[in-house]
Amino acid sequence: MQQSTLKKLSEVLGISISTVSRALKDHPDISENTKTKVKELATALEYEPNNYAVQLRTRQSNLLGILVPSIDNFFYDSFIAAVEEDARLHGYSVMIMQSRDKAQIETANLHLFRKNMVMGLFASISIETEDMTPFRKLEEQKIPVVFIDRVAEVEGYHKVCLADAEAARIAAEAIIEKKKKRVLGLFGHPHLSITKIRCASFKETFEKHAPKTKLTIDYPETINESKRVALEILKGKNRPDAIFCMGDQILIGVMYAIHKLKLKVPDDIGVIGISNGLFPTLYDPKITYVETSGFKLGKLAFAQMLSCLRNDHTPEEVTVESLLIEGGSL
Amino acid sequence: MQQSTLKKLSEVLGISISTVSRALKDHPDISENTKTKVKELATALEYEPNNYAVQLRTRQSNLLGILVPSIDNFFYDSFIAAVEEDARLHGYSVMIMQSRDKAQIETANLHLFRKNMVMGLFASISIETEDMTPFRKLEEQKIPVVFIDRVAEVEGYHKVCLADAEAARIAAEAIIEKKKKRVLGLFGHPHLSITKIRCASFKETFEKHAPKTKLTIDYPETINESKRVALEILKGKNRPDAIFCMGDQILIGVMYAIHKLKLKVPDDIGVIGISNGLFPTLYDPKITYVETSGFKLGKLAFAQMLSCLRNDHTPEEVTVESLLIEGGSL
DNA sequence: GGACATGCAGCAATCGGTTGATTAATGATT
DNA sequence: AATCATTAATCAACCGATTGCTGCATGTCC
Repeated sequence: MQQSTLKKLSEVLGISISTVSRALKDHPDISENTKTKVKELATALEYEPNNYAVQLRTRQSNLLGILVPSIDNFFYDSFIAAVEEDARLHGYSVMIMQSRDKAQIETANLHLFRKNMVMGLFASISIETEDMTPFRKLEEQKIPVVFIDRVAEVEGYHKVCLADAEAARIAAEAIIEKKKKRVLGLFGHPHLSITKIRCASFKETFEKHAPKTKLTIDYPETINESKRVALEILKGKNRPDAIFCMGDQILIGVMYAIHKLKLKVPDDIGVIGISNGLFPTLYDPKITYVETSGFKLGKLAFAQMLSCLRNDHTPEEVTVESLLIEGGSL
Repeated sequence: MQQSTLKKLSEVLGISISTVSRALKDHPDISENTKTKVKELATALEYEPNNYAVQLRTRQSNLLGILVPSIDNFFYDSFIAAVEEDARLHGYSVMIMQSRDKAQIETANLHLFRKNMVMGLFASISIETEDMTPFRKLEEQKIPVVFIDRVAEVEGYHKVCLADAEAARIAAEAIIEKKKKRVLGLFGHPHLSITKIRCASFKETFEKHAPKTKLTIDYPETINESKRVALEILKGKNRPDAIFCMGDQILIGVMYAIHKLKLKVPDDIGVIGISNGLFPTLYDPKITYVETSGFKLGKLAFAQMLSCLRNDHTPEEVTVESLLIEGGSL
């Protein structure tokens, strides 16, 4: 681990450490002559500034944190991919942590982020999160937090969300357009604001444009629950003629049930979901879905973060627009 | 960002910085009396040692690097989850980077790892990787590298692999037991050692136990290629009666083709794969697969890393055993 | 009472950079 | 020749924690 340091460079060239430091930074005080000499030696010796020393002195870590419930999830994956890409382009490194939907792990991770002095944090809160003080601690230290996707239901934070209401509305409208009469809407954890918003918008759209539709709502939280709920309801009488799935997990469970019961999509039953894009394309016919791009979300969130880092931006809520991708399942 | 520091503590208590530092570390030179006073104040003021200062002084970053081709992949996800869990328990932080299967990004990331002074690295090499010097640079700096899954075909490295040959053999044996006559084997990128090993073992098993089997081999690299290849071959005459899919991507493509052609699994065609576990369970009947657990791999790799970090362990190759999970598709 | 061991705490250098203040050298001005 | 501006490089303090060495009290023993 024989790193070359400013000291080593300065000794070789017989000049002072500070001159070397400034030469490498193109400081106007240093002559062109010296600059080129220093730079040449620096590349020759593969000089790399010691991150920890720089951070200690400047208090600039160039580190951004990402906190998500879990990374084994295509939505967050594409989000992370987008952020990481932009971060690298802007000279930031990224530290990723998972809360696993436990408030306790979330708090521990926030602590680690602080300890590592991230300059900003992207966070999607866990299902359990009720107390926002651990997040506030970051803000107290002037570390901007940009909430994404699953955001806190509190004012005064930077938030970048999917157009949740819009996405649910688009899905509802698509169902209405197909003149479906008995609709099953499956949503995620009822505690999350994202669920509440989508569910409310979904119901509202039906009330407004097709009040006679028979709407059944349920909240399965896992693939298995979704499977069970779907099987139960699809086996019952007055089977729905369309199912809306709020997320991939639910969709997977529903499709399993549909195959199990040997129902034909879309003739026996129409299916529509909200998804990042992979899973709906695995089925035949492909599932019609409202796209919620983690990638776009990441790009937008990063832009938001940059403006936070530059000036003390006022809290703002931004949304990623939704798009209906027709797949033939409705 | 008003962190409390040793200096602040020392000023409050009216003792020197070094005494505070030693008190917090239970150094024998310090009296119990002082120790308790210091510790109380430390917790009261939420003192946290500054990571960067500690690292600068001690050259211990307690950071581990993980380099994988991509994180949007259930196998690597579960691997990362396992490593992260163990790392946290042992007081390490984890820095994750993706090579996106580009040698250039891989090298850039390795550079970042060095810059951040990771104490050890887990790496799954990219498809493009031919030159191992960027990895060697880490080893030169005494940073242990544990290769996982997609390992270098070179001696002298720590490697933790799936039992690739074994997994392919188990799959082949399962196919043979079902007395299938015309088998299509689909493998991944032919450049990777993992592909070569699995393919060789697969063929070998047939030659040994069922030499009369008609074996067709292909190497689709993406979902779409897999879809195309499967459609083409399944539409041809002398349709295979069993398909082996080396990975999830291939399986997804194959299943799409099978549904498209309205073939019945397992009556018209048997399917078996190698997988981490999620995708095979999405279909009905569930796909029979040889389990290759990213989670177990992670646990094993971390253990290996720990022993590397402790003593200068001799290079060693470890494998995760494989397990056949019957799903009804063969 | 003097020599010595022991307990407890402080001094100061160090890790590798950064940066404001300062010095030295050169040339221009009067 | 003395003064001043300009350029180019050095000095030295600093970020926060660690650690070898030193120094001061006490207490003990002969």
